[in-house]
Amino acid sequence: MTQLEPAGAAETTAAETKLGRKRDHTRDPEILAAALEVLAETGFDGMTIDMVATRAKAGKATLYRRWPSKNELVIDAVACMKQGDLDQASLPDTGTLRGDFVAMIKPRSIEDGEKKMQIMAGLMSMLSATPEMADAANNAIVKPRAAANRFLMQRAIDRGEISPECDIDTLCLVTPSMAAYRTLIERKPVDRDFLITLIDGVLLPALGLRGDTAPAGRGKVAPPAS
Amino acid sequence: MTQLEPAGAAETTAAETKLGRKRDHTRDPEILAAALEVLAETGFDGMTIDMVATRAKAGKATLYRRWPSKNELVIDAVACMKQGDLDQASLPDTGTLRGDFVAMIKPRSIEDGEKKMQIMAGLMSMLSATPEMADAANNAIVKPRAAANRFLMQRAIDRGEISPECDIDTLCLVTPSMAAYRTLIERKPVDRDFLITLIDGVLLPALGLRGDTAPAGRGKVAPPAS
DNA sequence: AAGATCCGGAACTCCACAGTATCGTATAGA
DNA sequence: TCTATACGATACTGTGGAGTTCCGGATCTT
Repeated sequence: MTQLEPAGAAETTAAETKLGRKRDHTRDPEILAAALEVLAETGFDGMTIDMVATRAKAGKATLYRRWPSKNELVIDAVACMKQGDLDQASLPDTGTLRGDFVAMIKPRSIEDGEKKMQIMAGLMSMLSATPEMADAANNAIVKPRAAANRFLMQRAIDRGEISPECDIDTLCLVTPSMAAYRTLIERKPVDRDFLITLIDGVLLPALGLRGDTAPAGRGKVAPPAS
Repeated sequence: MTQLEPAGAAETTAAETKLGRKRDHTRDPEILAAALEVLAETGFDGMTIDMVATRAKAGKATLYRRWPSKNELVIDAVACMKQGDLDQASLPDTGTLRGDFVAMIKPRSIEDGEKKMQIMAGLMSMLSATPEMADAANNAIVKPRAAANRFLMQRAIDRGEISPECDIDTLCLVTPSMAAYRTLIERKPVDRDFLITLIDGVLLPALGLRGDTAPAGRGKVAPPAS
């Protein structure tokens, strides 16, 4: 991508020899965060470099000293996006799969997801034209959540709660996909009720847990719905 | 939306009295079709009125005589989008739910779906800013397919194949949502294998049909995976 | 201290596109 | 035939944003 000066008689690396004030790299994260905010609010095409610079209290020239173009700035911003608390270590472990899924529903997590979806919507228009952007978005937004779901389900397989025949690679994408549709196209909130509906109406039944013909008790959430 | 001349002393409707060459309304569908093509290829922001006019072999002024702005042209194009063959009358009826789902996988249908997804991607950037566009896209692209799925599942309930407790209102959105994710973000093809995986790995298990612990035979598609 | 480079800020160039106006031509009604 | 309008084509205007350049001031190295 960036081949560095193959020139002949440079003393060291020519990058070592630089004089003057050093670039303040502590500002990079602030600028990238500002870019993500504007991106979520206006979308990629509505977003201007001036907006980002103003929001970050920086000069437009400063941004262009660090990123060669708007495209690269946005790709970097998405790629450097910090995950929520989706590390395996911080995932819940309640003993049952349903308990784990429900424990993942936290206001913090919902809010985080909504913002990520706004960012995804803003990026959507350029995903077709810029595959590297599609990869960055997928890696930063969807994959971590899918991996968390897969981890919980694999653990349920390991302890014998669900069958190892289950297609968890497909099922771990159900929640992210349907939450995206609900946010981006239906424009309805991805709230606790919706997520519980997904867990009890799709995920657990597909894994062979409850949901099947519901013997008697109040095991179901939704009423017969006229 | 369009209030017509409340003027006082018009002979008839004043729209009747018009002289000269009449507008050729047979061209409207061609222009809207051209708009959809360009939209799918370049996205809303990359699309220019000139592109649409050129593609439709029409003058730019002609487009502006019929639609007041680019926004309204696109909204109209999406709203007037013709459905594929998703009428209840033309849906398959094989006697089993799996048979019906599989019978809906046709090259024609897949191709149609891919194009609609491209259109959806192109619209995504303006969905937040223009709710009426979000509704138009939802009604034209996703809802018909969800309705077809719901119809097939309701029929399976009626004939006793699956339990009436199943949350078919949620489940009918699984395929459209996950196909959208696969096309738009993962950029993988929504082919027959993928759709079969959804049917056998998510939908049917969630409805209480097969998929559960697979007694013995080679009922599963994927091997145990290392 | 001196020179080099960074900073935020603002003015600037350049270009693409939405929307308008004008042209010669084609087609409708009177 | 005459007039009014729609047509495709092309030229034009206005605006907005990407990317560049310049400035005075700050910060680093030597």
